[in-house]
Amino acid sequence: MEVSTPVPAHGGPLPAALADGVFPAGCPSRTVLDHITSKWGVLILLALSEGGQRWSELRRRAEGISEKMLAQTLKTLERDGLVTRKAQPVIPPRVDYSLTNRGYELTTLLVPLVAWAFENADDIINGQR
Amino acid sequence: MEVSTPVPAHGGPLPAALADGVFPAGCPSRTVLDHITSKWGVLILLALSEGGQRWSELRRRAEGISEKMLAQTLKTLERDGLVTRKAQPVIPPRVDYSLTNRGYELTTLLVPLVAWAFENADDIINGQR
DNA sequence: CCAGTACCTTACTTCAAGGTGCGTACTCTC
DNA sequence: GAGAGTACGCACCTTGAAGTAAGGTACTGG
Repeated sequence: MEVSTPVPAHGGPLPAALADGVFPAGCPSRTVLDHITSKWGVLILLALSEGGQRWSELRRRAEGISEKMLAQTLKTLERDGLVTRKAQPVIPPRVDYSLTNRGYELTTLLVPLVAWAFENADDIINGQR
Repeated sequence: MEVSTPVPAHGGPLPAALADGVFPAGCPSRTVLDHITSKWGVLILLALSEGGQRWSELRRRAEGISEKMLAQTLKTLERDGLVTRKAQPVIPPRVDYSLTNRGYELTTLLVPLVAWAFENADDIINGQR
């Protein structure tokens, strides 16, 4: 059924450093990967991929997130240069979050992955084969 | 700089259920997403995207993983129908792991993401605008 | 006969991710 | 004048994911 040969399965665009095989333990890419594949990170990026939104809107989209986690996740993504925060000093506080160019680039790759997970989720969980 | 309008930023293939905005809290896709975006899950899938490999090989590629985590991760991915396990009853035990069709499909989407993370990692960590 | 390899399993422990709840400063509505 | 909405910050506490350590088997090589 499946190939068992150690031949690259596809002409994938693996960077050279990865094609070596090992994924270095202490390297920055591990950290970045942890940020963008974190439980809430994915959902926030996904939500923002549909356009800039404010705090309360994001809370609703990422169903189940706590205020603490929302704040923390947004801060991490902001530090990573993936989202922009725009606070207006108006009477009821209003803050808008949106993707940076880099963040947008990322969601281009992230969205198909989530879409795939969404479509295959039922089949996977109801464990057949 | 960035759009702040709530208009979909790209003609992305968001499934209808996601375009609604909210990502249901208890739905299976959350679970699947957690599996494939888990710390070690990504690395194992990535390693296997280059072809079937055995236990000890995987240990080396996913630098820093413990035997316990390797076993656990592989078991989860197997249950999810993403990897196949082939044990040969030979004298020194030999077990080969490879991707299923579904797993292969997934890595097609996963590899570009990891590659992106790898390329942008330095810029992101050295935090500039 | 002791060491080593390959592939795990189980038990104990740690640590950080995440949850809960409270406070704030102001305004708008009932 | 009581309550609710907005966008947080802070502190405590729980839980589960992951690390550590050890054991087990079925051999082979020195």
